[in-house]
Amino acid sequence: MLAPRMCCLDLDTFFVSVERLLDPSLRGRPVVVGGRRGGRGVVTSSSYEARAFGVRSGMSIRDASERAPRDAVFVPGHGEAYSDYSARARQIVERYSPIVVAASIDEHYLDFRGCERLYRRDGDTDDDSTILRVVREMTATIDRELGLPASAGIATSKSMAKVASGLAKPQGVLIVRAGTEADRLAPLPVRKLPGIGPVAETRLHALGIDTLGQLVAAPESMLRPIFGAYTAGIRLTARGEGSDELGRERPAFREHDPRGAVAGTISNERTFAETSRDTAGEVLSELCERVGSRARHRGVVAGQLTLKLRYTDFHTLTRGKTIAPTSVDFELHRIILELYREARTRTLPIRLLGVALAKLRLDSIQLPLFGAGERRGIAVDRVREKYGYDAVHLATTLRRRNRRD
DNA sequence: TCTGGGGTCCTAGGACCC
DNA sequence: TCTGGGGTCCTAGGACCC
Repeated sequence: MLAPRMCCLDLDTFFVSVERLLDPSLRGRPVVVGGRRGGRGVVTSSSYEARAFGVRSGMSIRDASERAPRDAVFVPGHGEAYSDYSARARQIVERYSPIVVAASIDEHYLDFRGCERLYRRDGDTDDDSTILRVVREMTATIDRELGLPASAGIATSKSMAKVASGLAKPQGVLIVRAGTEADRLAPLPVRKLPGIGPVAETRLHALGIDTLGQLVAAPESMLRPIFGAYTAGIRLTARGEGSDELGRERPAFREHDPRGAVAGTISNERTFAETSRDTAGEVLSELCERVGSRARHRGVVAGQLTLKLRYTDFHTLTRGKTIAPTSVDFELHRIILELYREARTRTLPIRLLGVALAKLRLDSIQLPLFGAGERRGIAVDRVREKYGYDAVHLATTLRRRNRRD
C-alpha cells in the first residue's frame, strides 16, 4: 500500500547558483560563499569546482583560502537575493502539490499522495513513474524560469526522500521504490542520515559502527546511550521507515496560535574581529536594537530574553530571563546588561555576544494604550524607514559609532 | 575542523504548587 | 511539621540543521 509520494526538493549549491545569476562571470569557476579570501568566517556554500579542492561548507574561510586554487572567487554573499530567489522557487513548487513545507531557504518537502490520477499521462507505466515525471518537470521548470539547478528525492518517508535528494545531486531526480529503502541506506556512512551529526558519528565509530546497515544491526543497548529518546526513531529512519508526516513549516511561514503565541525565536549575535576595541555594553546595545526592530517588524513582543557569551577559549554560556513582554530597545538593553554582569565572571576576552528573544506573542495592545516605550520604539522604526537604519540609535550605540569613525 | 549566524528541539535539574 | 508524588514553569546547556 505504501508508495513513494514524499518528495524532498533541494536547490543545488544554492548560494553559489544565485551568485552566478548576479555575476555570470562566476560560471565554471570555483566559487566560495562566506567571506573574502583570507578573512574570518566560515564557508556557507561552495561550488563543485571548489569542492574538488576539498573546500566544504562549515570550513573556516582561512582554511578554504589555502585549499582553493588561485582563480577561485570568494564572495561574502547576498542574503536578500537568496531570500528573493527562495520565495520564487517556492511559488513554482506550489504549482505542483498543494502540500508544501519549507524546511530551509533551499529545501522544500512536498506530499504527492492522491495526485497520481491528476497527473497521469499515456506514456506512464505506473503511478510511481507518473510522480517521477512530474518531479522532473518541476526541477526543469525551476531551472528554466529561475536559472537555478535543483535535485529531488522521492520516497515513502520524509527522511528517505531527503537522503535520496542528496544521492541525486547534482541536477538529478531519484525515486526509491517501496521496499528497497533498507538496501539503499545500508551501505551509506552513518553521517548521511538526518539526525546524526559529528558527535553521534564519533561515538558510533568508537563502537565500530560505520554504516547505516551496521547501525540497524546493532543492539538497542549500544545505541541508547547515544540517541536517548531518539533511539527508536533513528533505527526506523536508518531502515527507511521514517515518518511520512511533513511536519511543521519553518517559523517564518508558520501561523501563530489563537492565544497570540508565535512560534520561533529572534536572535542576533556577533563575533568580534581580532582587532576590535568594541566594548560589551555597546555591542549589546546594538544587538538589542536589531532584535527589537525585527520583533516590532513582525508585530511581536518577547516574553523571554537570553544573553549568549563566548570567551576566546570558546567556552560558551547563556543566561536567560522571563520578562514582562516587550520589544522596546532600551528595556531589552537594561535587562541584557543585568544578565551580562551576572554572566561575565572570567577576565578572559570575549569572542562573541548574542541576544535572543523567545516566547514571542502578538503585540495585541491597541495603539492608544501604548506606553511611552512602545511609542518610542515605533517612532524609531518610522524614522529608520525614512532615513535608514543608522538614523536613530541608543546613546551607547552612538558613542561607539562616533569613536569608530 | 581553531570554528559564522540564523534557527529547532530535547534534556535535566530546581522551584513551586497542590 | 514532616511527608509523597505529579504537574508545570523556568533556566542552562547541548546536538543538530542549513
